[in-house]
Amino acid sequence: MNRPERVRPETRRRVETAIKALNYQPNLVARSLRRRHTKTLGVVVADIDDPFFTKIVRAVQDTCGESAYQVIVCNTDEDIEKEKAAVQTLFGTHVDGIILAPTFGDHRYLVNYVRQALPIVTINRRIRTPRLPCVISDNETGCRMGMEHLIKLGHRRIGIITGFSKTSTTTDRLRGYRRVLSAHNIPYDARLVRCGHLRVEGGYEAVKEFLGLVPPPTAIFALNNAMAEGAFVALRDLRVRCPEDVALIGYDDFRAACALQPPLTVVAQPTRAIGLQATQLILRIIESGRQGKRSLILPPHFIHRGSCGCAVTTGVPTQVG
Amino acid sequence: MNRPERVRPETRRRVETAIKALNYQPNLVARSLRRRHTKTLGVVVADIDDPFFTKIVRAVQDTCGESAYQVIVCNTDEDIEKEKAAVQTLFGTHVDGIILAPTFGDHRYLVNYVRQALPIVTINRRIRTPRLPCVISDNETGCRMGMEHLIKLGHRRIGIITGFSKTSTTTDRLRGYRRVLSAHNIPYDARLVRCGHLRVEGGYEAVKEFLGLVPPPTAIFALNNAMAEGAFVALRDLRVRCPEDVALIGYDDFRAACALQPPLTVVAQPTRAIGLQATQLILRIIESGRQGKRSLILPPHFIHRGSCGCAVTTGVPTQVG
DNA sequence: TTGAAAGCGCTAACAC
DNA sequence: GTGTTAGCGCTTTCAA
Repeated sequence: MNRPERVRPETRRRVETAIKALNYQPNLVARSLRRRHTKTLGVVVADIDDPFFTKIVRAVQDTCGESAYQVIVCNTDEDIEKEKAAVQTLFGTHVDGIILAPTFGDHRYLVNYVRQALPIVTINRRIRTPRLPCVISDNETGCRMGMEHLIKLGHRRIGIITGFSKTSTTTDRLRGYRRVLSAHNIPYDARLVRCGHLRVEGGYEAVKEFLGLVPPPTAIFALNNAMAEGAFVALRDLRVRCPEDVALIGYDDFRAACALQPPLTVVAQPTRAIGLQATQLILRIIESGRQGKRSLILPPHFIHRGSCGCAVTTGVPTQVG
Repeated sequence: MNRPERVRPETRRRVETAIKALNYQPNLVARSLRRRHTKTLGVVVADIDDPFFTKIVRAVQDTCGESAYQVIVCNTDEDIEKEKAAVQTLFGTHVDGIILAPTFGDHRYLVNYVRQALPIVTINRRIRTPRLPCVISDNETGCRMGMEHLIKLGHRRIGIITGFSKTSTTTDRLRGYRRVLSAHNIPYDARLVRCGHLRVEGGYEAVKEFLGLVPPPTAIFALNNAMAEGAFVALRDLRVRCPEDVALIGYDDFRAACALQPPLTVVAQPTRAIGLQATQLILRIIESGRQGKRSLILPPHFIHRGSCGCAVTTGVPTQVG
């Protein structure tokens, strides 16, 4: 039945009618037990309610669909213990592989799994130990794009609102920030760097602090969508005009970015491509049986809108996935 | 091992150390085969990239976590064929039950599954055949809340942008719309009802059409978050002041609603409660072995913000789940 | 080309 | 209280 070519056409036809007649559906659980794979993938992200991750998950699902894989999604809420639990449960139920967006924290617990040759691909952030294939976007370049743009518009005091300081995303972007600064002979001022914990409230508070400085920054770069939103609202509440008094750029695009006034300029990560490539990569690892080595670094896009102060786009919102 | 109370303490301890020593992990696939259940749930929604569904899925996942169930999410993109395929695959891989947000279309194919006593609970929309337990919010009341509010503010020409016309959500809300109208002796004008297909672009186009009418409506009610966003942008592009010239209310809350200017007034569905209740309901059905009968209708919340024209809230964004 | 048999890892039932 | 066994439904191997 699983190799129809090796069977006499007539027998084959008989079997097929029998299948129809009995409304036979193979028991996939039994098949999994026997074949020792489940055709399902685990995806572990911080929060499926974050549009950044949601778009990646959607891309993973779409790509899996083509290969008849299922996907199970788990949330970590940036808690390494929840991450451990999720990975454990997932491999416990024998997913064939995991796409993991690592929380900040110590990932050495993963060596157990890689030793057992269980396929894991990371996305969004790199981790040091163990060394795993990963699919991310070029965060240093992304940050440089935003910074260069602001500097070109004349800004020299630029506040930056970061995520958790020990993650590769933050360090890569911060490196971009500092390099652009020094390339333009602008001194680094630690007071212009604030951690917003990737949350709306964090962005809001950071802006309040920035505007208490003398002199305050004339531009702000918020390193994820939630913090950009918080920053945006803070400017409004503080009655600081954007972009006239303070320009604002966000990292990661989101649907409502175009509906804000001014529309939010952002550096967008290629979420669809990340999901797609990560899936293809892990599927290749699973199906070849060999641990992958190669990682992928995808380019970010700069999306000009109004909040940086150089152009105002209107019309039906568009979004880069 | 699965019934530790029936075993001598000493033996038990020996077993436990052996488990540790061998790093034994039970094979859940074999267990599923034997116990004839998989401890996983399927969730079928239109699009996991829609914040409305994402919040529900998140609530389902959280509730499942407490009961050690896993969840597999599938997207239908409002395509009944994709829905059929998803349900088929899901039950094919032996999920123990499915939480289904039905697309619009004919759901009679589901009778096969209910006949096999496979547990299904619907959310968001009711379907006629087969009759299934369902968890929704009170859409007629929700729509009435928005309408009454607008009418109290003096509006008498109110445009409404609907989703797909044959769904229970749309018909329930439209019933609310008409009833409020007639309660206030306002004639029904079919030109003030437009389908926006639940999409940003649909909301945008509907507003453009509304504003071509003479006289145009003085208020608009967009029946989901995406269309509300499109409507909002259209007003801006058309240089119609909101709320002074045209008031706007949306259905379903979303994070950026507070960041818009004016902040968007919405009728919010209790997405967390929907996910939670649907999960508890299906878990009860699965674990009792009896088909559930009861459905749940949860109350919506009205969230006053600026776009209706009566109050402007600012501060750190808040959101009702 | 077809049919028969063994076994994946677990658990439920039953004998000890 | 403990040990043994059969069998969940499939696939793979080997014999006919």
